[in-house]
Amino acid sequence: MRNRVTLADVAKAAGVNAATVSRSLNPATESQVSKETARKIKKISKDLGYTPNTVARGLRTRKSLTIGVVIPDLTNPIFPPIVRGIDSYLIPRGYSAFVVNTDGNHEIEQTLISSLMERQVDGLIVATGHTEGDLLTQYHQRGVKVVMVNRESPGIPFPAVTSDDSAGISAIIEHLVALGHKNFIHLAGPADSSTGLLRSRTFVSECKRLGISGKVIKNESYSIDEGQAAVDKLLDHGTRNFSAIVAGNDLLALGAYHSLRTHGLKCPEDVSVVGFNNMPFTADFQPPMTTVNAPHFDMGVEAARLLLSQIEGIDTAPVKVTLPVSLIIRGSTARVL
Amino acid sequence: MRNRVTLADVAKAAGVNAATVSRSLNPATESQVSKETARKIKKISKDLGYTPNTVARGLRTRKSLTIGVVIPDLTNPIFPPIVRGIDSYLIPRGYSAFVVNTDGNHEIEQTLISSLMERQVDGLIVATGHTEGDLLTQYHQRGVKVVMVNRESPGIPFPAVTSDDSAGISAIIEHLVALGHKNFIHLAGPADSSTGLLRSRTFVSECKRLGISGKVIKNESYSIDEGQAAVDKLLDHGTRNFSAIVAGNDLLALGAYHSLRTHGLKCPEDVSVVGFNNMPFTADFQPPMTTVNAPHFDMGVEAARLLLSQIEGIDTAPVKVTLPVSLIIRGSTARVL
DNA sequence: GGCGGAAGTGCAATCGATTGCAGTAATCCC
DNA sequence: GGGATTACTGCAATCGATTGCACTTCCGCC
Repeated sequence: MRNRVTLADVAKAAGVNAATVSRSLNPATESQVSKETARKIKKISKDLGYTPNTVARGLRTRKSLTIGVVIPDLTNPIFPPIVRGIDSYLIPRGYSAFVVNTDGNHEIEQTLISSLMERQVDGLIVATGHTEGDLLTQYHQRGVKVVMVNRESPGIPFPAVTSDDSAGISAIIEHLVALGHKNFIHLAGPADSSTGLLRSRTFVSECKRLGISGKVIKNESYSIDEGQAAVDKLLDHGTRNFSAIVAGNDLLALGAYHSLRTHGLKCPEDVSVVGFNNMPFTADFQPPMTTVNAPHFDMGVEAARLLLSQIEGIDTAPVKVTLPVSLIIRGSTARVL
Repeated sequence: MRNRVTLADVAKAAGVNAATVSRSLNPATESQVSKETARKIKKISKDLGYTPNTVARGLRTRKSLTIGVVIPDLTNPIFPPIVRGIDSYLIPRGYSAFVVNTDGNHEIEQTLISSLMERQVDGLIVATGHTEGDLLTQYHQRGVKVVMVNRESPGIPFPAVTSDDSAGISAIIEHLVALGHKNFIHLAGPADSSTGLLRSRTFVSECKRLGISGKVIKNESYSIDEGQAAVDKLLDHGTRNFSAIVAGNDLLALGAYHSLRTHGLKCPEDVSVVGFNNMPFTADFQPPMTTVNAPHFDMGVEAARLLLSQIEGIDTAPVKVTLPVSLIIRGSTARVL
């Protein structure tokens, strides 16, 4: 009942073979058909309201013009801009994306990736952490194209698009040191994510380089609750020998806000807090959050661009693209008293 | 090269016909095959790592197990929860979703819907406004299943899932009146969206019923900038005869925050502000925003449920489902001085 | 012992488009 | 005017799975 008009219908109406219709409607093969016939077929197909069946085409051409996007959780505000960036590159080129959420669960991730493969996606953009020996590597060995975004996969030959996290952390510390801070806490993101690892490593090396005190607190996930719990624990134990908190991302920083508030500490007067990502609404928090802007939309665009160039076989080297970040100074950092 | 193992491969390995393999692997037809054969085929197909080709299956069965989700903009924080709600119902049932963003542009919407139809989606969940005479109605007449979510489509026979906006507005006004407020401004959402319309109508009728003064200001879109501009205009003209702003949604309310701040007015001391939706982070704004919680995740679930029951022909009546809301009182509303 | 029915399996068509190969007709060139 | 191109177009196979129909076997039963 749906989509009743097929190539064969157009062919019959035009008194030609379906092959001719197919060739007329495809710009790449249109030259094989006489101008006159092509013109007539196009008119008839428009009159009949013909629309190609992408599924049937995909079966024959072995290209679905579909890609899979694997993210941890769409409700984390950094992902919508990434997804929209991906879309903005893909859609004008005829591709569509399936977006799936893993909630950080490895098993769910494997299941969803399998289901994407069954749907014959032409490639995958993956924003979740990556551990060894999983399906992704297997699929990649079988020729599936994969690009990582926002996360990196050490030692694995996927292209990856990340923000310049090192530069971001350096800029934060420089800013804080300029304000007179000397004792730092770092709320590190999960150690199995490349961002968490890289940011905390840079934090440590920068502290060492500048000869200042920096303590790292590990967190299981990038969430408000984790950030709050971590700072709660610190303060509940009476630890107060720090004047600045460098959070692994904005959500952890927001958790720090909450904890400071419930402990009667003021930000930035008592403690400065810095986030990472400049996710939406950080400027509307109390206080407005000083953070590092990561170009999420552009990262999505770039990831899509890399994936398509892989798919089209133009570029098969595992390129690493790093996009620049910038420090956004707002109200959560102040000169130390 | 990809997905090399097909039904035929399994059939050959098992020494049977592909049809038998197909029947063995499909629970619905498994009974047509002898227990012994089915067991053997399942083992072999597992050993070979057979995975069905969903595209080929969809071509034959005319069911893609795919649906389209049409939203205005994924970066509006109310949509990710809706999408996740949809997913949570769909995925366990073998469906996947294509999510597309229209940015409120009618032409883009038409193009994207066509492209979804070419991809043979089994149905559509639509969260954008709906004007008459468009593709959606045509497709629906041709048998495409459509469900609206968060928006309603007056006079059009689609099922729809919305939150109880009337009750929400009533609760807001009741709350404000109890605090002594008598002069209201309503920042109405776009008139071509059902939510904008319904909320502003309820606002007007409630004001009339209670005999209080309520002025409606129209906005083109649900955005921070619109809200800010609207209140700017008011204040720049010296209009101050109001003590409370009832915003059409949280973004408009946030815009009001900005405007009040730049005009040196304090919220809630000088003006109370109420949002709508209880989107993420509203509790972290300055001041924490009083708003109405709409169950977006559940709306997504419900929409998906309705769509599948339509697709499976269980329920074809254009049901309207309204989910309850609740007033969340925070710091942006206070007793009038 | 033959007939009816059930159980199990295979054959082949089908979904809708693409494409290699072949065939026909028109054109060119000497 | 005839052989060789060239330009179109059609035929039929193909992608991978599903399914109506037909066929074979094997029982059961009178």
